[in-house]
Amino acid sequence: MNPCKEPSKEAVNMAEDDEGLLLDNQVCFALYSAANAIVRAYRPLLIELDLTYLQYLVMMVLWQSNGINVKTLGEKLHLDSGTLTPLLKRLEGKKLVQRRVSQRDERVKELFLTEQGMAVKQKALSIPDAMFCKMNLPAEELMMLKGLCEKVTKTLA
Amino acid sequence: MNPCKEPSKEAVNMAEDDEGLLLDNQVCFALYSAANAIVRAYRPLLIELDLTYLQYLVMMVLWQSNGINVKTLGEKLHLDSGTLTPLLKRLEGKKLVQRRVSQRDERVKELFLTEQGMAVKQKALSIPDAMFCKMNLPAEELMMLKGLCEKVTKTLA
DNA sequence: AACAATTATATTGCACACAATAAAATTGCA
DNA sequence: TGCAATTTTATTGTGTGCAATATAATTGTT
Repeated sequence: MNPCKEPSKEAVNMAEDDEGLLLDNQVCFALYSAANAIVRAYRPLLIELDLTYLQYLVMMVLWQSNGINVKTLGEKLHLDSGTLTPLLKRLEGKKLVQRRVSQRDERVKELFLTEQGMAVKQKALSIPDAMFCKMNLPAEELMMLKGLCEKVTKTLA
Repeated sequence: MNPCKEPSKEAVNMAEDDEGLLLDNQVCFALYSAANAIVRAYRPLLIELDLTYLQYLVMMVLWQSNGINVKTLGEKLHLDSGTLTPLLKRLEGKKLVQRRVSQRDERVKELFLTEQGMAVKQKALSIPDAMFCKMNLPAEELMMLKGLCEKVTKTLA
């Protein structure tokens, strides 16, 4: 990471006396709070699929790349096995996913969609639109938001 | 909420066939992932204060508005008592906060900083700068990110 | 005044997020 | 070849986030 320059007085997280400790000046809190709001907003949309938001994300990854292993899944989602293993167990319990020991390395678990898991994709096709409606932001702003969030994630990785 | 118009083909969350189900097209995932990254990034900074990120947020609110009740705290943080009550109990256990029954309404708990809770603020003064350094984004982008996140939270509320 | 409706907080149960640790498997090195 | 080092996933423990529910207190209505 680049050496960190003296923050300018106009920076939103600056510490001028204790202004940096005001909740309303916290970009991090805004982001954190928005993320919670998003997970909440997905909930009613995902009831029909019987998936939580994170399960939905996992399914999306598998629809795109069936057969990947837990490590790769974790890398794509920036999550570790403490989170993924129980979740995958639950998806397996729902008969949407199968975890198989890899033939070339017995430590590795490969994740495969079941027929049922593949079929759920049809029901999921309407979710992105529905969520787009809920957010009610212009596409340009959404793309900007996406880009900035990706920067944050990459920088803090 | 406004009636939702037909999403344009350029929308990032559009469902053109199954493009809407690609992880990389998900602004919501970008936001969710960035929020996780932020909480992770705060962790080492908050060790010295012996606070988690959410506890730090609560303390910030109380440093700003000592004596508020649980409902108001929840409104400011967009969190409910399921989350706050155990957390406040832990802060009380750490002798940073006291929960007192309100005189005018016995259902209401008012939250007061202890001397120790007030003193922690000094140690916290360096956190915003440190986090700003970590994020390594120009202030303009941070402010834009903050504004967009606030829009999301407000819209989805 | 009596009681229904609402409110504030707490509790219960479940899913997630992650640090620390464990166990087994694989890789790297002498 | 043997063993140390590393890797992959799972487990353990703790804290968070929220829906559903509970309990007590307060407000609203008749």
